[in-house]
Amino acid sequence: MRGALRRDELLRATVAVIERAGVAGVSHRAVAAEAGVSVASTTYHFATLDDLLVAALTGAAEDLTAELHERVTELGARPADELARLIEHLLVYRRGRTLAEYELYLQAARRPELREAAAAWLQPLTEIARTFTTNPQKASLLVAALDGLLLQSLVRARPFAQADVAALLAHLR
Amino acid sequence: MRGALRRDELLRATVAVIERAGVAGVSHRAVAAEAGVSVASTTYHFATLDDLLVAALTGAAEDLTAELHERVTELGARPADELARLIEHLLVYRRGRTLAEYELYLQAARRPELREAAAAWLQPLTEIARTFTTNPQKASLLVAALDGLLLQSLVRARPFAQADVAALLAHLR
DNA sequence: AAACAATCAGTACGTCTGTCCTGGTAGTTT
DNA sequence: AAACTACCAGGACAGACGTACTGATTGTTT
Repeated sequence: MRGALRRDELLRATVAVIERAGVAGVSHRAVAAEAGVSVASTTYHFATLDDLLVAALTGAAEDLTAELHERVTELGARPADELARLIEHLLVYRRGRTLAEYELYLQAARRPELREAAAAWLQPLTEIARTFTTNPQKASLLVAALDGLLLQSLVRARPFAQADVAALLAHLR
Repeated sequence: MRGALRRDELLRATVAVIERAGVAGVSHRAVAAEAGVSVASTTYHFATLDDLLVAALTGAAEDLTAELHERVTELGARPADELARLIEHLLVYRRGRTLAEYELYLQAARRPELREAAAAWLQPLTEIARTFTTNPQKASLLVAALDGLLLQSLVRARPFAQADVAALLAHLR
């Protein structure tokens, strides 16, 4: 069972490769080089590339869920401002990671086996939205808007101003 | 100049390949096979794969802009319902195409030369939002929400119910 | 300590890839 | 009609790819 560490390291390396080169850049060799191991080690733990991508997606979804869940509890008296700060965090200090997550997320549109993991992605967002507004329709709208704001910011490579985001979100209380 | 037709056909074939196999499935050979021409014909018009992808993205953005612009004028007395109908159209009758557009859109996050074309993508959406509400902040929020709703629907492979979407959007008037 | 299974380094094979090169063909220009 | 140019078919090349195979190594079990 000593291989579990190696396995986790390979998943970490996979996400690192995606951050740098996108999902298209993922290959057994690229991941092995990133992790500093041999190709055989990657094919041993993940026989096919598909296995590797699926494991990377589900792992990343779990990580994000855990991280966001932690931040939910910190949402206090000024949730719009704090949400805006969270968005900026995801777009600036974790831009590569966030972009990788969106690429993996979009993969789920083509791979039914990823759909469950992708759905899990929205759960912490929904949780955040629920603390923001009690109206369930507004909460759904907020989740969609957060998704769209993140996506647009990634593409324009320039995050919106924090204050503007906060003002925007305030419309959905 | 007779090659212009062939060039357009190659771009159409490229989008068709993306619909079927994603951006990752695009290769000179796959596009040539889809268009029923030789590989040399694709490399003649688009020397590198990058050229092909960039041209496909900008072309798709122009197509969508033209199409959505047409639909803007049709938005009448019940814009929420009609927006919901438009969303369903993009997700059901044009699902493959919409998915391809999102894949290309996300490419822009990594390729600065695509950023302009990607930005053009949002323009018709913004236009639609402006006819929906006069408040510019709500309009921005609506564009983001539309983006998020489309993305989420693509991933869950099941569009939201039209009536629910209409009810959601009504909150942003 | 001996047998075992998990783990991985090294290597190999067939396939697909991007891109280039050599011609040939068919419209255009002079 | 002759020269020219745009276009594209066919094939070639080196490289990267997924994946399978062969042994070594190393921790675990008996």
